[in-house]
Amino acid sequence: MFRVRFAPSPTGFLHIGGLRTALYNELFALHHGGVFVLRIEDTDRARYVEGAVENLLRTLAWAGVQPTEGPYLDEAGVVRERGEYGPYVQSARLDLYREYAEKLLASGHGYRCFCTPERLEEVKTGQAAAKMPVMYDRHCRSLSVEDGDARMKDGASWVLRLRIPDDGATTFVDAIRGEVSFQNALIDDQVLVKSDGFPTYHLANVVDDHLMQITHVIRGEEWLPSTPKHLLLYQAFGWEAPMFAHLPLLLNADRSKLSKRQGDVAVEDYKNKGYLPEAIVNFVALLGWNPTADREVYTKGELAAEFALEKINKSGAVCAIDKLNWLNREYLKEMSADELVQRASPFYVEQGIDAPAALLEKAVTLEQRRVSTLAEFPEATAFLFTDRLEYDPALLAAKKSDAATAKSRLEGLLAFFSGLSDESFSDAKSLESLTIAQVAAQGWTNSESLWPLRVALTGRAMSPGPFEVAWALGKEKTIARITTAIQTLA
RNA sequence: GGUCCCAUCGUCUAACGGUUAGGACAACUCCCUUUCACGGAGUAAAUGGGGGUUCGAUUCCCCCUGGGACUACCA
Repeated sequence: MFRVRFAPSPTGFLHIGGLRTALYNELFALHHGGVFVLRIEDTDRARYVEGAVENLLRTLAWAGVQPTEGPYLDEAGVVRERGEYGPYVQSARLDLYREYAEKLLASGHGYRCFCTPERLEEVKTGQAAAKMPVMYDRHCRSLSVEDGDARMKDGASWVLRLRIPDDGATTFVDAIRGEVSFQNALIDDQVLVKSDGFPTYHLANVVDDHLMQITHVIRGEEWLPSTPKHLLLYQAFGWEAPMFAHLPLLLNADRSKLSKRQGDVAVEDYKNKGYLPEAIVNFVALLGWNPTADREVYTKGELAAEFALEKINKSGAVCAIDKLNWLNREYLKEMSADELVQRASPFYVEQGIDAPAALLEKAVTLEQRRVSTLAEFPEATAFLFTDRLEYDPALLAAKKSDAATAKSRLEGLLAFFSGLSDESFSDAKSLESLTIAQVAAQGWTNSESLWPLRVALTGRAMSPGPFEVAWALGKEKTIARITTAIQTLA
């Protein structure tokens, strides 16, 4: 049974790269019928952010990424846990890390270091100046446990470091990159327990992955350089190490690691901008991997069916919004009007538009193929929800026409529409053919009549067509707007 | 500086060592058309450089160059 995990630290929001990592873990578990564990890595008290765990869980749930084990939000929004390997929040596992740290100290794989930050700083600057590798000089390595005990009794502050072998190399096979090797002499004696008694990522991570029986560690490439330290830790404990798969990084347009500075990185930002979770999942899934040669739109089930670590790219992928916009449109196009209303409603409410569902349904139908995101709906359809349109008289006349013609055509159309039944407005297509026939019969041109009509109904230079809008407005409002437009031209 | 990773159109990517190097987004052109879109049809656009191996390298090996990550008592 394969077991994988996503182990974010709750620092405030879910990063788009984090979402992809979570998704790949989920896809892997889904593909192999394995277990997908969520674990919260909150061993750094300094970075603790109130509510971050709830926010993380909420965002994951919104994106449709569902861990099978670990913390989750119940219906009341309270954090609960499921699974046999808990607790799944590292701050609740401190005793465990202490226990394993002691084992390391006892076995000699770990040693106490009493070096002060000032001394460490000095060593570092000295090495940098001499163009030497910058790393801990292993000053406290030779200190006996007894000496250490004595200094502890004096109240000296200390950390636990990992004793890295002096020679040899640590080599492993990465599922994505193949064989990777590091000279032990160049690996730093990693701090495992901080002076505040909290474990660092490295210790907690290895202990938890082992205890939770993780078989595959699928994580970002930024962890590749610390993997030998983790491997050495597994060895020190006498444990079997999991398989590692280091995912290519998500990049800014300038190919640096994706950062907040250069655009949106929080999944929540995308949500607020009106992107659909299906589109985002589809989008990030294809950043670094493609199941086939000529297809772009996939459901999660289809992604899971095709998922294979070996097919993941090695190089970083620029996270470019253009394709997301397109994907989002693709999903929007396929959506029913009903569903669209449901999804877009929050964005209307946010803009202070509180309209009956029937009208909202017409509104989203008008713009379904014109907007890229849900957030664009309210602005794009605002003309439907106002009682009084402001007209720019100059806009009412079509390009090669003039105000007098516009006025006369509008008057003609007003008379024509007044003679139509209410039902005539219930179908845009037939209203169109009726009107076009009338325009032709009168010897008018389409542009000199339909442009003013459309502007009269929307007040805009760019908008959906006049008949769709008339359909959405209904006969009464259509007539009212044309009347107002004519007055504007008078 | 050191260690490690990476390298196909602008971007995301496809290509058992044998393809006119394919697709998608974006761009551009044309068609449709009452505006904007949608839709349709096209155009342009890539294997970083140099050595090998091979009958044949995008593909395998080496070097260079370039980019990136890491180099915390953060994860």
